[in-house]
Amino acid sequence: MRPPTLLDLAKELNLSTSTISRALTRPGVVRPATRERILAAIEKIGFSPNGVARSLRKRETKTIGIIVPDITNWFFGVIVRAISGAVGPHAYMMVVFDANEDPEAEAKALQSLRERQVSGIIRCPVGGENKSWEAAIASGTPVIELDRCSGLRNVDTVLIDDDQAGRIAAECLIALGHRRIGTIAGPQHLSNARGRLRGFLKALSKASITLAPELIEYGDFRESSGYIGAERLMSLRARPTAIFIANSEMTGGAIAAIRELKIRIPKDLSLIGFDDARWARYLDPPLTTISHPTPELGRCAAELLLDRLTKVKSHRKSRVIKFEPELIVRGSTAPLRITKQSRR
Amino acid sequence: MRPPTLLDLAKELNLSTSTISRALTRPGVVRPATRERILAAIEKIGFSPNGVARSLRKRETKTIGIIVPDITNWFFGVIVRAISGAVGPHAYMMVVFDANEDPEAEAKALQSLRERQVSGIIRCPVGGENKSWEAAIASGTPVIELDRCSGLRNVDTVLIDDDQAGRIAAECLIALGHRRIGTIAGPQHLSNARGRLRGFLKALSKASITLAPELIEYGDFRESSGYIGAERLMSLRARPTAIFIANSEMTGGAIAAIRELKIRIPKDLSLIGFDDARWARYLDPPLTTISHPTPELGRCAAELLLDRLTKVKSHRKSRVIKFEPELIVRGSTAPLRITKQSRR
DNA sequence: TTGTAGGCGTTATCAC
DNA sequence: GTGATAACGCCTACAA
Repeated sequence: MRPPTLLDLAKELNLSTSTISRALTRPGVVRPATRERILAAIEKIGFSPNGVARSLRKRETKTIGIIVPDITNWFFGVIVRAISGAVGPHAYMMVVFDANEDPEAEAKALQSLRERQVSGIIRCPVGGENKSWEAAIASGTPVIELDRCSGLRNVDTVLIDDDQAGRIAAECLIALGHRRIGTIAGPQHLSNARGRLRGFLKALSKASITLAPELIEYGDFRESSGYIGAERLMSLRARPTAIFIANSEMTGGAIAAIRELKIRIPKDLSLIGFDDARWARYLDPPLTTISHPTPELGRCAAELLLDRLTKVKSHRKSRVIKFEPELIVRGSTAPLRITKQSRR
Repeated sequence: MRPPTLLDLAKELNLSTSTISRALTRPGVVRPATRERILAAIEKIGFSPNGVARSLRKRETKTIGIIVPDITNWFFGVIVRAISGAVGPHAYMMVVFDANEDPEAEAKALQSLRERQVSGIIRCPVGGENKSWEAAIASGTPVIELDRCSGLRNVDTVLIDDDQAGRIAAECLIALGHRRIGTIAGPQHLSNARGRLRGFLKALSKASITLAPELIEYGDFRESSGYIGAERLMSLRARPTAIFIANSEMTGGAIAAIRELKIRIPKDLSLIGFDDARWARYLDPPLTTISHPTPELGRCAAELLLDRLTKVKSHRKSRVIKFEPELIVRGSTAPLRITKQSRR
């Protein structure tokens, strides 16, 4: 029942535990013959070293913690998979927390991760206190922030150039002749949501377009808020002729609402979404969207972390890596049609 | 740098480590006054117990392992989230492996999980050897299988009634008048793929419809195989007028292919998908699909595991829980139109 | 090349 | 109610 330990093996073989331990960790140091004998016995009785004991002794768990806001969101699924693929070969395992966009849940996750002595943490901040994070970093746990930045110091950060993303979206719609443009922005306590909105507004104002405040809806990055946002935008007296939506979940919700309202895309409304989720291409018309190399983001975060884990802990300056977004033009955007409504 | 330990606290307070430990784990047993003092000190120096040491001593890691075939698949995202939500309140954490539908990767994941002494494992089998799983179970690690079953003994299993699912899909299409019906089945080494196909074929044959072999395409549950499968089905001399597809990823691929071929749904082709992924409702027409209570599946698996973890290890008989699928009729299915092609 | 001894930080079992 | 002591299973000086 209780799995065999080094001591069991040692008795079996009339050797000391140290020799067996060495045979496993530094093969060169033990005589080939004994090594063979040990390996055979291990095979026979099915021994595998107790990782918990090893972690305690070496003060190193070979575990990295990941906190994402919503694992059912395609974006974070891809991120987790990419991180997993990047750290696996280095024998790290991954403990995952789904914070459900809730700062309290994220705080609890951090606490668990610290108690479990994880080697490092990759987080996509959902907001909330920075204090316990500062403590974690001060105590030597490297932290990488991904997709969003909390303002914490001494963390490496992997971001999308969100200002750029917002700008590209706006410029595309402007070029198509749209002037009354709406947006469903993300929650403004998150840096990525702020960036996307900021870039978007900046580009509009550069084109001398001023946005009526009611053309900005603030969602929470969840599907339902996209649905509500779209409903409200489309029930405006002066409806927008184009909308930019700041993430994929809200885009989905908006599409559902727009379908129910029998508004035709792109004839009545042009739409630019965010994140090139797989289903963007299944839509009819397929979705024009702001895309970014999602798996690269995850891989990059993993590599930054591995780097901090491997290298001697010199006080490296913290790095910020930004990935450039790209507009993928598909069928949901079209030149402005002049109608009674849109001319006003 | 090195986090404070019980011993540090003990010196600080002129107490023994035992007392402090007790104050944390069985508050009732220590004098309120000393307890206060301890709590204050803990607060002050920011102590948190070392979970690794605790795990070693208690031989219990409070960690559960989860192996899924593809975390970017909506279905498994929802499963992971549901499990996380169910075990979190019991202070378990979750280590996640993405096996990428690869039996070797799954085997490695199992090995890591065992070395890390996880308390239990929830797996969605991807095929491959059962032997190391038997060893794991024999050594006392409870295992739950989810969505697929490998034939392993002494595991609890949570499934969808796949035969039923296939049957419902077929019956729906038959009732709509379709006779030349195709399917994109999953890989037949997986029990769920087999069940879905079996139920489907059975219902057809019950209606005296025999399926030409070329109307069955075998995919691998990934998007691209759905794309290819649909392409092949639709390039058949005698095209099917309806298709049933055995999971959501392949359904997406198929839809992309069908769009490119300019085949109209449901006018030219009726489609029934599987898994009611969020995007099924975004499509135009929205997707008719076989749905099931996905989060319930995850929660159920978690509860079965918690049950085995909590209860004394009596030799409980292993349980199989099947959830009933449900047909959600939306716009991608329609009565058969009599055309030259479909009459032949 | 191998064995001995000590410790990683916690909890359980005894005494007191 | 509190303290001393001995594990939990492994790794690593150091000694042989």
